Amino acid sequence: MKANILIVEDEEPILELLALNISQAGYNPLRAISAEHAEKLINQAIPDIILLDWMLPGMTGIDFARKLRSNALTKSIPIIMLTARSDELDKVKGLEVGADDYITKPFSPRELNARIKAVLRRKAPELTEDLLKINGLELNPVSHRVTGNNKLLEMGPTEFRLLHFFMSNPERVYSRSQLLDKVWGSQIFIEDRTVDVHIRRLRNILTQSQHENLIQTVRGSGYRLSIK
Amino acid sequence: MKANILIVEDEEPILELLALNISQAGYNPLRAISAEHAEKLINQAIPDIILLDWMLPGMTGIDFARKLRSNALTKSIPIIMLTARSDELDKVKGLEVGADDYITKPFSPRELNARIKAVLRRKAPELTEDLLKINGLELNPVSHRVTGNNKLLEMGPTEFRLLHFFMSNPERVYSRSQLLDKVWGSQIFIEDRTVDVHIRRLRNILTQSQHENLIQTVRGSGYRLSIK
DNA sequence: ATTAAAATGTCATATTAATGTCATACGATC
DNA sequence: GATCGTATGACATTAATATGACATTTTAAT
Repeated sequence: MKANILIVEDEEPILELLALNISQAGYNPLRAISAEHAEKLINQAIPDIILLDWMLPGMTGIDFARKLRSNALTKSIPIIMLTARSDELDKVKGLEVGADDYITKPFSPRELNARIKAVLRRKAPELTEDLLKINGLELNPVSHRVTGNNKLLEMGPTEFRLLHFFMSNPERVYSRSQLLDKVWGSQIFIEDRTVDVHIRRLRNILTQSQHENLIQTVRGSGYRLSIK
Repeated sequence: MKANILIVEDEEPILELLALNISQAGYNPLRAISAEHAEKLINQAIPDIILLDWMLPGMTGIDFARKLRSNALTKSIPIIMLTARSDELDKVKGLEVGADDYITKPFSPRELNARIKAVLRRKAPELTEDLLKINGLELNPVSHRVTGNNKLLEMGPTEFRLLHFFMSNPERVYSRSQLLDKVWGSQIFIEDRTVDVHIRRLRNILTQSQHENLIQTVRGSGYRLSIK
């Protein structure tokens, strides 16, 4: 189930270069040389991500992005904006079209890949089935298993999701509300303090493999997974 | 549970030849003489593999492959492309439609068979006829027999298919819906909870050879076959 | 066709695990 | 040492899974 990535770019060589990178990264590239062309493709099937050049003939990339954002069907497609030089970046950002990310030409395949992956993960956190490893702690989303220094660690569903989230976003502090949003879901009504309890449960389990210090308290802010 | 292989080929003699090979190899061939015809068949039931001639009247094979890939329902059906001459192969590959394999005419039945088997093994191991062994538990798809530590285990058809699927995909969690799709079939309407009952029946049978812990419950997610 | 046996899906109930909350203890910061 | 934020243990409640029974369907045998 490869992700479809629509590239909208009028300069053919760049278009092909992008397509090549994308297919090598394991995604499925769709090519469009204009906004009109892109619209046709979108009507056939909603892509998972749109890579959009901000300068396009006729309708500019900015306008096109706005148009996508105003349509209910397309408004939630993540957009990554391509800008020619880094000094354009601020300008484009200032226009507030609501792109999910920006990338400046020339870009490295690695960077492009990383950004696509990040956007996909943000959109659907469980879409990535990659094995997560940090400091001897391993979480396997496929088998739904966690091991610490090769010792099997058993935990409840909430602790699993919580750890999954932290391991996907290490070295970053999250407030209790953010964690509730990301791990429990945004429409749910639960006390902030409940997060503390699940953190403790998680830490208790991680104690079995001396990983309890991975989950750190940031007084006044929230929690963080960190190896430091 | 034979694999359904959809052949899309406008030249009737070749179509029949392919169908013959395929049914002799123990699969179930479905015939389509055009992309339109193929679509109808696909709408009735998702085939396990599509053998697709890259040159078709009207919509070409390439376009058809793209279309299949852009639709969520069909995007994960493995496609094996048929090309007339080997010099066309690179051309077709360059078009990046995401075929899973390629085969050039004329092809030997042996080669065709091997490629089908390889693709199946990758995408749907439970449709191959390989003998499966895990931890003293053996399932033989050919003789339709299961033994646990050399003791013959008798079970109903559903339990057999369920075990077959799990043994083909070990160390992987499947939700009840996924299991219904994979083991019962996707067009069937059955309660999720029914899966629980069959899991229990299977576990009961596996108790005879102390294999009942192979099938594990993953709370909130589903079930898993695992030796850990 | 008729009957018996086997298999299947569903439901009601039992069992078990997980969850959220609270009261209280603890610890840092000023 | 007062205050604020966090940690912890206990507990009631909720949710998920396991189980046994049963009606119905399918299959095989006669």
